[in-house]
Amino acid sequence: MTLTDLRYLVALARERHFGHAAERCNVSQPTLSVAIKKLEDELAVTLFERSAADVKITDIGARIVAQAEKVLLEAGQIKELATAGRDPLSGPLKLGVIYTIGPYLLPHLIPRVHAAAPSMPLLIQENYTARLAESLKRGDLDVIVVALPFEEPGIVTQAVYDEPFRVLMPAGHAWEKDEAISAKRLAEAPLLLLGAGNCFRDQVLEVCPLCRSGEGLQRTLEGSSLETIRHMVATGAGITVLPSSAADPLPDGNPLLTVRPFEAPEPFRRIALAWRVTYPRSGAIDVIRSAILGSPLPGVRPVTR
Amino acid sequence: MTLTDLRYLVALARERHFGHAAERCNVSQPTLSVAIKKLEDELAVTLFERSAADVKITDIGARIVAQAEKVLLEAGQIKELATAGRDPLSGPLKLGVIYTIGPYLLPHLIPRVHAAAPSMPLLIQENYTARLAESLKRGDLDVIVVALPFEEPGIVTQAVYDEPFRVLMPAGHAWEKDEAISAKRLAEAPLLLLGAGNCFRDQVLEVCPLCRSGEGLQRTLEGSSLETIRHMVATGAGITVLPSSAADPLPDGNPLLTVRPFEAPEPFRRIALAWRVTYPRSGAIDVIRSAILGSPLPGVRPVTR
DNA sequence: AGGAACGATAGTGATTAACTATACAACGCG
DNA sequence: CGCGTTGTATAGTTAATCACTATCGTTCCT
Repeated sequence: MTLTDLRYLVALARERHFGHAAERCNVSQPTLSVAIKKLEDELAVTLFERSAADVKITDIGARIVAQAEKVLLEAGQIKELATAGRDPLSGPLKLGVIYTIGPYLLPHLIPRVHAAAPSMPLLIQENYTARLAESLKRGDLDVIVVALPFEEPGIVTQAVYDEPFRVLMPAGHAWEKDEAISAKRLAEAPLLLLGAGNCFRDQVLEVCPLCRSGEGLQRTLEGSSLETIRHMVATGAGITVLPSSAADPLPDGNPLLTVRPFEAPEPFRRIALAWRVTYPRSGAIDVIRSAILGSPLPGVRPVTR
Repeated sequence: MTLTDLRYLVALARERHFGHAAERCNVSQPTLSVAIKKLEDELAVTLFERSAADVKITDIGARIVAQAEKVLLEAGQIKELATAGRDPLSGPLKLGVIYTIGPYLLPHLIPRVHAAAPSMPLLIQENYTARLAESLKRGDLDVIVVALPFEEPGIVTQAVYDEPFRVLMPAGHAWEKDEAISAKRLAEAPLLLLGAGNCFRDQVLEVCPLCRSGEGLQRTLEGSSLETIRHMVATGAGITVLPSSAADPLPDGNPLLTVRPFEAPEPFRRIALAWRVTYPRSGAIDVIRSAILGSPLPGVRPVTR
C-alpha cells in the first residue's frame, strides 16, 4: 500500500470510471486498474464492483476511501510543514550568550534580529562558556556567543569582533592622571574579579602575570556580575578591568567612575559565534552575526575574516 | 515520499541512530540512510543533524516526524477497516422484497438472519419488482427477493423455492364442496386482483387465460394488498388467488374463509434471490437463502438446483 | 449478430529500492 | 600524533516494482 495507490483509490471513487480516474492521475488505465487490484488483494477486500455499466464502490470500499482521503490529507500536511520550515529565518532560534556579553549586547541585538527576521523569535540563555558549550552540543542551544579560544569537537566558530579591555577606577583615583594604564600595574591595586567559571576572569588574569600567580591584591567576587563589580568600584572598593562594551558607555553618565585604556599592546578579547557543524540554518547565523555587528558596542572592532 | 519512507523517518527519530533504526525496520543501514536523504531532498529541508556522536532531529524535522506518525496511524486504520470489513457477514445488508412476499416471509426471516449473522443488520425495503430491480442495479439494494421470471443485465438470480397458488373463497361458497379447483373456473367468479405493478397479479392472470383477456368477472383493486383482499373475500366480495404462504396459515384461524388448492397441474410461482453479478458478499446471500429455506412457509417446496 | 465501451491481462522497458562492500569523517585512546 | 573504533555516506549490483502499449474478454445495446 503506497500513497500513490491511495491517490488512485480516491480518484476512482470520485470518478467511478477507471479510464477517467487514470486520466486524472496522469497514468494509463491499466496502471490504475492493476494498482486497485493490488490494493484489493493486499487488503483482501473488494473495494469496487466493476461492471460494464459502471463502477460501484462497496460499503467497505467507501469507508476505506474516506480513510485514504484522511491519510492523503495528513501526508499533504508534511509537504506544507516542509515548505513552511524551509526558511531558515522561520522558527525559534535558541541562542546562548556568556554573562559578560549578554547585558551589553542583547538590548541592541534583539530588536535588530526581530527586524531582520520577524518570524524567528529568540530563545535566549545566559550562562558560563562551559555550560553553553554543553547545551550547544546537546542541541538545547543552536548558536552561542562566546569568547575565543573556544574549541570543541563538532563545533565550528566564527570570530565576530575584538573588544579591548579597559581599566575602571573610582573617580579621583591616583591613576586618573594617566592617559593609559600599563597592564603590569594591575597587581599594585586591589583588583576586583569575577568568580571562577567566567572566562573573562581568566582573560583578565592573563593580562597581568603577577595577578595570575596570586601576587597582586586582587579579590574574587563569587556569584557576582560586571555590573555589581562596577558598583563596588564606584564605592572605592578597588579597581577592575572591563571589556569596552561594558566600560565605555557610561563615563559620561557616572561621575563616580573613571575609565582608562591600557597601554599598547592593548589587551582584548575576541568574541565569536559557535554552532554545531551540522546545524542547518546557516542563514539564521548570518542574521545573528549581522545584528551583532550592527549593534553600537563601543570600542569594538569587527573581525573580517 | 512513500509510507515506507515515513516509517524509516519515525524509526530514526525514535532511535536517533541510523543503524539501530534500520535494524528495527528490517533493512540495511544504507537503505535507511538513502531513504532519509531522499526525503530530505524531496522536502528540501534538513530533518536530522548527523554527527559522529549522535543524530539530532531538527525543529522542523520533529514537526514533520509528528505529522508522519499521524499519517502512519491513519494508514494503519485502513488495514484495520479492511480486516473488519473482510467478513461478508459484517455490515448492513440492503434487502428488497416484493409486496406479496414481505409480510409472510420477513417475520420469519429477520430473527433467523440475526441469529446466523448478528453483525449484519438488514435494511429492508418492500416494493414492486420493477422498483426493486432498479434499486438493485443502482446499488441502493444488495439483494432482492422476487418472483421469476426475472432477467436483468448484470443481475444473477438463484431460485429458492416454489410456492403453489390457492383459491381463497368465503366460507360457504359454492366451490367449498370441491377438493381442488380447476384454473379455468376462475373466470366464472368475481376474482379480486392486485393492482398493476404487482407481479403476482400477472401471474394469476397467467393461470387463467380467460381472465387475462378480460372476459371474466375480475376486479382490480389498485393500491391494495393481499391482506386487504383477503378481508374483502371474507365479506363475500368475491374470491381470489393467493400464494400458499399467504393462504395456508390461516384457515384454522379464520372461520369466514375457505382455502382450496388448484387441480393439477397446480399453478405456482418460483421465488428467487437476485443480486448484481459483481456483488462481493456472496456469504451474506447464502445466509439469506438459508434463512428463507429455514422459515416455515406453508406449501412451499425448496428448489435444489 | 455486430459493434462499442470498458475493464482485465500480457509482455516489455525503465525506474526504484534493496542489498553488500567500502569509503570517509570524527572522535578517543594510548 | 597516529591508529582503531564508531557511525554515516557512497558505489555498484541485483531484484522488485511500476507504468507503459497492445490486446483480450465481457457486457450490453442496436
